[in-house]
Amino acid sequence: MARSPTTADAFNAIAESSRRELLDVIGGDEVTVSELVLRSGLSQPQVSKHLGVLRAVGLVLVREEGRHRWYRVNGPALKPIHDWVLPFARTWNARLDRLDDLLTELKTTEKPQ
Amino acid sequence: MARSPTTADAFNAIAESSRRELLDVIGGDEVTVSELVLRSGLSQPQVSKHLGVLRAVGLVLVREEGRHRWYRVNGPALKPIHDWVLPFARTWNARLDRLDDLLTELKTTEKPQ
DNA sequence: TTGACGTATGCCGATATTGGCATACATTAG
DNA sequence: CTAATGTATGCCAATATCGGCATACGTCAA
Repeated sequence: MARSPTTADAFNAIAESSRRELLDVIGGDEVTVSELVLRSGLSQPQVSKHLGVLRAVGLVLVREEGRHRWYRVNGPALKPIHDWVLPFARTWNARLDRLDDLLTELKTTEKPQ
Repeated sequence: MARSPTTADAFNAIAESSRRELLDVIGGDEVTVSELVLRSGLSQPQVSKHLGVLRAVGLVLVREEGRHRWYRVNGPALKPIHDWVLPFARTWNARLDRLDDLLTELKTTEKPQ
């Protein structure tokens, strides 16, 4: 047997720092591959391959426009990771213990738009 | 070049689901290896090897007692992961946008022990 | 049509992993 | 002392990765 494929899930996909970096660079924007090559310093094939992995696990979404590909981060795909870490986060950040209460409270307090 | 070693950092270490499971099983307790073997269903050598990886990245701490090894989770070692995901979490959970304000507010409100 | 541009793929070598089984090591029981 | 218990390691085979370089493909410009 071997290690799980990087395309197995979000956990494996983000194990590679280059891919986390790409997600960081994309951020909340919609970016083109060549733009990512410039901003990341990685080679073009490298960027395309990493994007392929991120695409495979749904961490990025693409919009095709002519010969360009506009990539953007698909946040919710990271939810499993956030959900998995949260319980442990409570152990080092006591204030997170109150998070649930706070969110509930906030939900009640805030005005719907 | 090859994939980063699993012992490179917490991100790589938790990419393997068996290791996440072990961390979940340990939870907030202090558990013995044989205890983990029973609760996880993994073979003893497998558990020991995975624990070795988790130890290498500081995700677990051990206390030696005779021929027993008591393992416990070292929460803070997961902080880099939590920190990395948080910004993205805000994109799918709008309420997290207010988290900082809330924490600050709570900090002011709560009484020191 | 021909060529330039933007992306994705293919092939390669080097490397590290995972589970299984056997086994070594240290500690405690008889 | 000898055996049993609790853990860690070693070796193996199968697999998948990552970067580099070349190259294929589709689209738009002259």
